[in-house]
Amino acid sequence: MNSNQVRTQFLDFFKSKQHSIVASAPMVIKDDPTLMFTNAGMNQFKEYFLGNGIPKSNRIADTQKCLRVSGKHNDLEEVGKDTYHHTMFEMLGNWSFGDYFKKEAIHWSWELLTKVYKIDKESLYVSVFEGSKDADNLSLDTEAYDLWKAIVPEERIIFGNKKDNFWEMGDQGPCGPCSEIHVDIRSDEEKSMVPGKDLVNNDHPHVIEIWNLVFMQYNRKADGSLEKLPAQHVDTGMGFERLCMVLQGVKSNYDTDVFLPLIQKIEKVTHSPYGKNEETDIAIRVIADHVRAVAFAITDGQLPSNTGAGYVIRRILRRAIRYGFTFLNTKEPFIYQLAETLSNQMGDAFPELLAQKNLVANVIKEEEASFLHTLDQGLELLTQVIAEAKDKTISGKKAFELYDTFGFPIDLTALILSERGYALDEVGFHKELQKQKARSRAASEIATEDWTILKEANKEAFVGYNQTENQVHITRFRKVDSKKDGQLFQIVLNSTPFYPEGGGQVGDKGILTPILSPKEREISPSSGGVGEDIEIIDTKKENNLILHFTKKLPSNVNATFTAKVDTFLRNNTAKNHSATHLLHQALRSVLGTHVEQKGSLVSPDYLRFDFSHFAKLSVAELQQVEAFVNARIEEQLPLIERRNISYNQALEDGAIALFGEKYGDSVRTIQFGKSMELCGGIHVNNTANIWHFKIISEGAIASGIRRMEAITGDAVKYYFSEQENKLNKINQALKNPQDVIKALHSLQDENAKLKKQMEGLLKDKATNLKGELITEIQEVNGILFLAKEINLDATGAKDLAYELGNLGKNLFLLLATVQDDKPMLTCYISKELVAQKGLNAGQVVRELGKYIQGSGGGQPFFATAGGKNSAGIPEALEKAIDYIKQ
RNA sequence: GGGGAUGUAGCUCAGUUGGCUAGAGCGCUUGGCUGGCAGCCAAGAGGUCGUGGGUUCGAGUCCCAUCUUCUCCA
Repeated sequence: MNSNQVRTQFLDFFKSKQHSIVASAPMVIKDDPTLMFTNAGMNQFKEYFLGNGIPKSNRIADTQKCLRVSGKHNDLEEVGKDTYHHTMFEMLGNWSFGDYFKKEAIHWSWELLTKVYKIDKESLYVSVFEGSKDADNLSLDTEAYDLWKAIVPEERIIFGNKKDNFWEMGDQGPCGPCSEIHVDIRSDEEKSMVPGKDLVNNDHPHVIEIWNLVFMQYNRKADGSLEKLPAQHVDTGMGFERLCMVLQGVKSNYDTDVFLPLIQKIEKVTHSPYGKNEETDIAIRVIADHVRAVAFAITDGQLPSNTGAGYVIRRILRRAIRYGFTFLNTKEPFIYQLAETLSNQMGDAFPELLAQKNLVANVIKEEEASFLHTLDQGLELLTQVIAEAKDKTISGKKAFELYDTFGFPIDLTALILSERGYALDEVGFHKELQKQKARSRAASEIATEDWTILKEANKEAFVGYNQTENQVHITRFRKVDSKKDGQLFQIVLNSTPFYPEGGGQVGDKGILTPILSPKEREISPSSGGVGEDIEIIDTKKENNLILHFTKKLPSNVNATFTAKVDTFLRNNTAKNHSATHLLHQALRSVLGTHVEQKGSLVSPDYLRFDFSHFAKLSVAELQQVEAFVNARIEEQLPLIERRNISYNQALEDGAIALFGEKYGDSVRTIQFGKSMELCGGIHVNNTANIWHFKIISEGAIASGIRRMEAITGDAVKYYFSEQENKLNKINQALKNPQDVIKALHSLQDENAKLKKQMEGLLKDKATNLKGELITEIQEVNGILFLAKEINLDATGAKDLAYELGNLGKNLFLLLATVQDDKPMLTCYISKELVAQKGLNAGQVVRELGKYIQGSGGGQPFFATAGGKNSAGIPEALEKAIDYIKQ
């Protein structure tokens, strides 16, 4: 059974049990500050378990793309070394939200594994939670045990402790016991030697957990206690790659058809056979695994970068490049060629791979090239370090510098050092790394306090599409302390007109004004019935809650408030957002439909739009794009907004959905003429409100990705008036010529001409002066001597001194100049004289400098000194001869 | 967000404790030589030393700010 069939059968099975099948959520998470990537199947349903949202169906099944790069068993550095750990993997899952519970979950899992997938019952083991004697004092999960006992012989039921069989989402929230299904795929011979039961949960590569059924029946409260949930949920997860391994009768995930095509392609491209040598095999597994993670991340809109989630992706890709470089001897980009293999293989299940095949390849290729360059530079630096080493050990500090500053991987450093007979101080290296980590942590520490819950509200209603002002009350708040922003409060309201940051659009700002009670009004009659305004400085979404950020709390948090959005900012933002849609349409119309939105920022000041395209836009194209958008503005297209239409209906109607965005089943579409997009943002009622659209910049941000910045509305007026101002000033400066450009050119020409003339004149002057000075040179004790004040600047004096210095080998020259009332002495002594007589120009200017109240220095044959008192020049010149008199 | 590095000729880079009039290789222009595989020789053009302040007699070099790019950590 091939992997595509395995996946389909899973989904079909649960469809037949009345589950609705949903698409995988994006692997890259955008609106949860606590999580960068989806790391478990339940992530996209978190809000349902927390009670912040209601699922469209209480039975759901899906396959979820997940990414894990850290954690107990999933350190990135371990992936590839064994045959069963991965960065990116698929998690098959079925879910019940307050619907069915243990009985169905257990029966169905058994039915699917043994009847549909036909796994030998004899090789399966199941575990149940044994209870705990700690503060929670939980008893054995008898319900699960009895259910299993009816279908599985007792000797294959295992009791698991809290660590293995009690699942918690975090410190707080829904949790409960779980039942795991393990499978033993060892040979009969091995089985006869050690019973499988003894190997369950013991990290044996062939006795493995394949399915975890979590029964959420408790809520962990902030004080650590457990309470029973009113509604009970089921959350299951089955590792897809492992399942394929079991069903395909192989002993390694990498031997399944999930990975084989990639491995074969790597073998072909790098001429390295798989299965012949352990080091090569590890490298091939690393590359096969990592390219999947990177490709899926890119299709979700996450490009490799040097911060945040993008940095994680970069690290994964670079690890793959490094393994290829070291163990497969690849010195040129090659991983990008796997993008095609991967999209052929998984494109049916994940259409985003097919659609963005070229982009994925381009981005990977670019990253490979740049990292290979980094490696090259690092190699050179390392060679230098080795050459300078005093003994056979390279300090951890030095190695860390290579790693930290130049990005040269530490394991490569260690490898090369050992090859050349040097040792690496690894302890020192890790010390430095720890220091760096501590520094970063200290700089970004955030202390989040518990929520203070004032009123239990079902769900916070967003009313901002219809109004910008609303009467509200606070349902909960908490304090957040960070080094960066200081102390802030997050406030949740029962209903809010404030748009939370999302879909590229920044969060609303505004104020919260308490409405005073009659009693409070009595105390403070001058208030006019309103209390002190609280400024809302930002609005963000977290787990479907809308958080309003303030610097302080209202004095009475239980009051009723008027929540008022800053409409000036909001209106400008709306213009930019609508213009973003028109720009998207324009780009697809002018450049082609390969243009995909790759990122977007919509703020009150400007809009930024990243999109996939392979080349720099020509001036003509930019003008076309601008003209297209402005034509739509002139057409005065009214906003056609549809709320709560089904996702599929929206797509059928022709709405553009974005890869890497998470959409519910019920979506909102925004249409202006022929531009229709799925969007939750704020828009103008008519394109005419945008007034005008102007592109400010266009450039590349990654291979195949370009960024455009533009402005609308009043910002365009300011822009043009500023340009006009500049032009006016230029005109004025040029005395209002008829043709500025012509005037400017002639000015430039003239300037060049004058410069040349000037150079000539200066040369003449210097020659004249030189000639003049030559005649004044005296011979004293066989030394050519001159001390004179001249009318030149510092560089002129220097030039002249060198010129004269070229005349002979026994010159002693002291020149005095005055610039801006500041006297300066320049002394030149031929090198031969310096050597013969032990003269030193530096000493000369320092000593003579005192006459002009100055100081100075230089080299023995040439030195300068500056001072304050130009009246002292004659005396200084007079004394100069003393140096050569003896 | 924090740390480190980086920016010098069209390109790749040197430039010492601040002090020869800022250099090299490649490329470019011109002239000459030559039976090639990076032809050779000679001459030449090309630089706001990222930007803005400061210290100093003197700053590519030191200090402060700022921007670019790279890199590590979060």
